Amino acid sequence: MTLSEENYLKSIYSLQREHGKGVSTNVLSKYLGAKPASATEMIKKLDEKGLVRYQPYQGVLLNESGEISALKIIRKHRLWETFLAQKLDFSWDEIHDVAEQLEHIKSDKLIHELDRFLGYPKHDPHGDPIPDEHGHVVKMEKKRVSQLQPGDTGTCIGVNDTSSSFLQFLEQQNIILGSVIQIINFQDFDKSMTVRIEDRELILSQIATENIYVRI
Amino acid sequence: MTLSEENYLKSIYSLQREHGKGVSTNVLSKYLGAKPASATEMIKKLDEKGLVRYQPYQGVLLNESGEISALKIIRKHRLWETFLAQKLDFSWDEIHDVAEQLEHIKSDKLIHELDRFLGYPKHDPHGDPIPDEHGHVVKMEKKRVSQLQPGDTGTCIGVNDTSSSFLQFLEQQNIILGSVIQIINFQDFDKSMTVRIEDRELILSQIATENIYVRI
DNA sequence: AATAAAGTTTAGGCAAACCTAAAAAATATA
DNA sequence: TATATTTTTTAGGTTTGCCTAAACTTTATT
Ligand SMILES: [Mn+2]
Ligand SMILES: [Mn+2]
Ligand SMILES: [Mn+2]
Ligand SMILES: [Mn+2]
Repeated sequence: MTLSEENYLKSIYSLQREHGKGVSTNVLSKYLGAKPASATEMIKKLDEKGLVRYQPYQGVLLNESGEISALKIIRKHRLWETFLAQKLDFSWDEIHDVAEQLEHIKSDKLIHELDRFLGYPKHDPHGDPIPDEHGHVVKMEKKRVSQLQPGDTGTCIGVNDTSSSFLQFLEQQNIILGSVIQIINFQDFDKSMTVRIEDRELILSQIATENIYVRI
Repeated sequence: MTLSEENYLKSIYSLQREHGKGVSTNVLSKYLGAKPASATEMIKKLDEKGLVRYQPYQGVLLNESGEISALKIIRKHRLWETFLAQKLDFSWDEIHDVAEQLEHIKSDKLIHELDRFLGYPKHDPHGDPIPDEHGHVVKMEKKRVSQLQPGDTGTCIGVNDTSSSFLQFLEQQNIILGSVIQIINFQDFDKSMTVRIEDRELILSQIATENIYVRI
């Protein structure tokens, strides 16, 4: 499988989870920073290879083997992110871009040994679960901070937006995985929330509260 | 710089060190497993980019900036090999192929942090020196076992042939970096040598003695 | 010196992964 | 329903890195 095919599979996987139904070439190409015509071409190739189901104008869906392939790449991505954060002192927002490259290295032994070296981690530094070698993922019940009520308390277990700017913001505010967040109150006019984190109170915008996941 | 350009630069560097003068397209293409016509094409491109000096029918030579680029890739290759051997329990002969992929990952921070994580190693697992971040390499005076006389003693500091089969042979014979090798005698008819390694005596063929480096 | 052999370059193609522009299909609007 | 808009596909190019076959240059042999 080529680097490009791998990136397409991974993208289709994410977008399928996010939107439910078939992924359109428009959405897919935008996600990958390419043009719709390029997505159509690649989708046809993946369909011929038996990795996706594609019908013109109906979008694309991963099938069994495509999903397994996608999860193997995601496994590698998340293990490398864990390595970069735990062993090489990369910060939350720096790991993703390098992992985008490392996830394409081809060596079963490498990924197996890396997993062992890291102590068989279950989650990456953003709180996302790491699939096992067969592509099995454990689901977590998680809520967005925006879904909590004043008085509720949750533990930060991940983020939705993984952009550098958002992760840097969280870093500045000292919000990390494991941070305990208590809702103090909710402003109706802009849907922002006042929350207590450790012993500090701060105001989080709606966009922020929608992008932080917590376990209750 | 593309993956292919990087591989060509690295190959030209090695072949230039090995043979002295300009590297012919024939030698270069064979080394890379490609056809001479492909080497000619790439060499022209590298020349236009100012990384090599090339004159038709006269072979190719790295210039200043080409050599620095080559050494940076070699630095990454050797740091990754060290990582694989020291941290991930890869054996002597398994590291090279994976490092061939990892050396092309683009991130200054990654290689800097990896260096720190490994404790700023000076040599890779095959005994080859690791260039510093500016592309500076320390030379070692080393001899081939074949250059020693009966009675001489040397410490194994590296190998010339890094093929899997040779490294596996060394592993079987328990010859590793740091092994002390004493020459017992020399057979004139086939240029093989009887040597003592630790408390064992064994016979090494001419090919073997020419591919093991020692410090005296 | 003439010819043969070996090495090197040029010419013309091919596959992968992109692109733009035009055509076609699906969806929304009047 | 007819028309306009949006989405998607198709057609035709481009770039990178590879190839084969033919032409050309250099080196070796007679
Ligand atoms: Mn990531
Ligand atoms: Mn990727
Ligand atoms: Mn190597
Ligand atoms: Mn390489």
